[in-house]
Amino acid sequence: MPSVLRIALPVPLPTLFDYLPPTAGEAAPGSRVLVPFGRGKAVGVVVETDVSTTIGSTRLKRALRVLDEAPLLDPELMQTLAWAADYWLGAPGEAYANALPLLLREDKPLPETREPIWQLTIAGRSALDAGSRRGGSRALLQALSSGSLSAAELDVSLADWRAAARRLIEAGLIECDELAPAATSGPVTKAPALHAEQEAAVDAIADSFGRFQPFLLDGITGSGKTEVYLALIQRTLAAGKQALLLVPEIGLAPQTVRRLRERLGVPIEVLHSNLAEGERARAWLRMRSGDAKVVLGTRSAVFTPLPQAGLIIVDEEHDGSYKQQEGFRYHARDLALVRARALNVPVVLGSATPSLESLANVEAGRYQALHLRSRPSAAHPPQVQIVDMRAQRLEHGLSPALLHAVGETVARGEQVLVFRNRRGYAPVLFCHGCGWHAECPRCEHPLTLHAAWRRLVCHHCDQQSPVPSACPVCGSTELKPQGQGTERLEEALIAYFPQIPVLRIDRETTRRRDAFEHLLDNLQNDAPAILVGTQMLAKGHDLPNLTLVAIVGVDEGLLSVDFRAGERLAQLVVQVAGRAGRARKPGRVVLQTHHPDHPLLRSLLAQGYAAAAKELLAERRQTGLPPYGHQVLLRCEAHQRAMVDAFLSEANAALPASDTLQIAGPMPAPMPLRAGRQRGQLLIESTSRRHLHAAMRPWALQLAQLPSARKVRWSLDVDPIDLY
DNA sequence: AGCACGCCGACT
DNA sequence: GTCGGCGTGCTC
Repeated sequence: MPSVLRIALPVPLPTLFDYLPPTAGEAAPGSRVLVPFGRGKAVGVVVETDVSTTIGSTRLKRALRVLDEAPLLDPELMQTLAWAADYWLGAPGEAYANALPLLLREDKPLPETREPIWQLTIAGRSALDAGSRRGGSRALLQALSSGSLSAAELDVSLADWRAAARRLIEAGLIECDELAPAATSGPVTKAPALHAEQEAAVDAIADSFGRFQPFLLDGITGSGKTEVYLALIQRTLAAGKQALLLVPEIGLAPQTVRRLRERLGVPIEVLHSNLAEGERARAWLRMRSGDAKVVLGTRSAVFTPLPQAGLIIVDEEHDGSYKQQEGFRYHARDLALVRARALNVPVVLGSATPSLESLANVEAGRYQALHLRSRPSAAHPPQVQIVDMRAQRLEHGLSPALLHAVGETVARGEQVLVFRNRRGYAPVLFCHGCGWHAECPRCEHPLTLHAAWRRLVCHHCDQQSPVPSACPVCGSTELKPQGQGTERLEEALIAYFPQIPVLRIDRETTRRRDAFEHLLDNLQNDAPAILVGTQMLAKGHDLPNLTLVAIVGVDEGLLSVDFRAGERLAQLVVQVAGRAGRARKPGRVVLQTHHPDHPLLRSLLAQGYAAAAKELLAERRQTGLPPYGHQVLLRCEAHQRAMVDAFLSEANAALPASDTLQIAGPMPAPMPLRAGRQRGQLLIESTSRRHLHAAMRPWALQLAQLPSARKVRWSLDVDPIDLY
């Protein structure tokens, strides 16, 4: 029996593939190889060598070439990826594909890791002095006037510099050079003194350097979690080790990167989805080589190699964006824990509103909790006032009490944030004549009216249609927008406060990259202003003169069927409320609701997040829901309902009989129709993770074999975070 | 997922 | 007569 390689290939199949080793070069586990696959070629990762294969010698092909002299993925990553594919029931090949930047999944030599830098030529300097260029080119010349800058630095300061760089290189006004990464470090700003709680947290975590220990850093907004991270990263660097800092998608603002660079004085590698592929690959490789010591990134950065690992931090660990919602459905926070264990390093989960999962882990003694309860920067925690909306009929959804508070605040020269979790003008367009409302034909959900675009938009499938001038059923022209979105609130606030600038911040107004930054930059000067916006406003960005937060319409979260809705609502309210009074001025929160007596709101507002979370956890324990029970969700969609039903019932029949598994369904998904597709699901629950996984592994393989599986789109979601 | 093969409609 | 629709099947 010749030695055979087992290789992961980037296809969504539940198998690895066996190949004969290439004629030259050593293919060790973790190395990339080019192999013939189907009619073409593919780049795969060697998972195992010298395996005994069941593939017949006529089908067994020979790998063409080893791409790496030394394995690109180290044993720790290989082990973690194998574990992850198994745990989340993913295709092994997809786990490996997720771990490698796109550029490293191609049959190309590794990119140069030295960072390109741009600088002015002599001609460029005279052009700058002469002021001969305009717009982006001029801005770039100016940015380079005091010295050369790297791509990463330019990304921070200039939005659209690449186009300008191309023009200027062509004109011979700037040139591109390459520099070793260590040379890109800038000036270091001094750290502020830590207060006692921060100090205690840093000491506790630093005491665990060199061994696995999870920490939950539970710190209210404004309590200075970031300073704790910075101090810990500094200590990690001092020990010659590497640090990984994960942030939610929305949290990776240029502001964050700048702050880290300035404070740590070492290059910070940044990994997020908007980054050019070359940059991603370079950052990844620099961490792998140990040239770079700190990486800051979103979900997929959890796969960065850490040969000198010292510390892993997951900021805002409760954030849903850590869970990948398609393809390989891993959870970056959970994977961070697994890696920390394998690497023997402490892992810090930070949040002002910890997930119930993490709180349960503290309760079980698996995580050590550290609390930051004081707000060094603020005199008092914000005062919360509930406005009872029952019996109030308001055209624009803003109560007199709320408007009064807004008026008072801006009159004092301070800023206001009005939070509404709905984009657009109104979530429903309703006919006064007959009760008809505009509905998306592909989703059977109400269409949102966007007044500025004069369109009806489906927020589930993005389909747009013109606004009808008359009701298609009764012909009435009395079509009324019902409910309030951010656009309508903006309009109302402009009408009420014409002399105050009103800034709307949601997906529409922040379409352009960096638009968010630009909008908020205008507010840094502390002039009175009113911000209206969605989720996006819930985190980041210190606005020291923001003293009032008005929360309008979070009632949907109180009524939802999703068992996690309460947790999410509590987190959202606390995160948004935390925007108020971050500097010396006291903050105030006004919450409008039709359910002022709802127990969740009551405990949240009277006793805070910790108490509310405790009650939610007690409920979960009683009902056997996560984190006390474990779930796997089989989702399915197809154009015809019959196909969905057929697949799900076959899948259901294929489940092993077991009294440790509870099955719910097959049933329609909470949204039974979306973008024209019929959707259904089957939920498998168990109090025993072990039993659940033991049953799911063979089942997942069986599902792929079902004839009905080929007529639908299906996926398995382990630990789903929502049931949509 | 890609990619090709394969058998039925509107075009040069 | 062919270009092309996407159903079906395979990838070591």
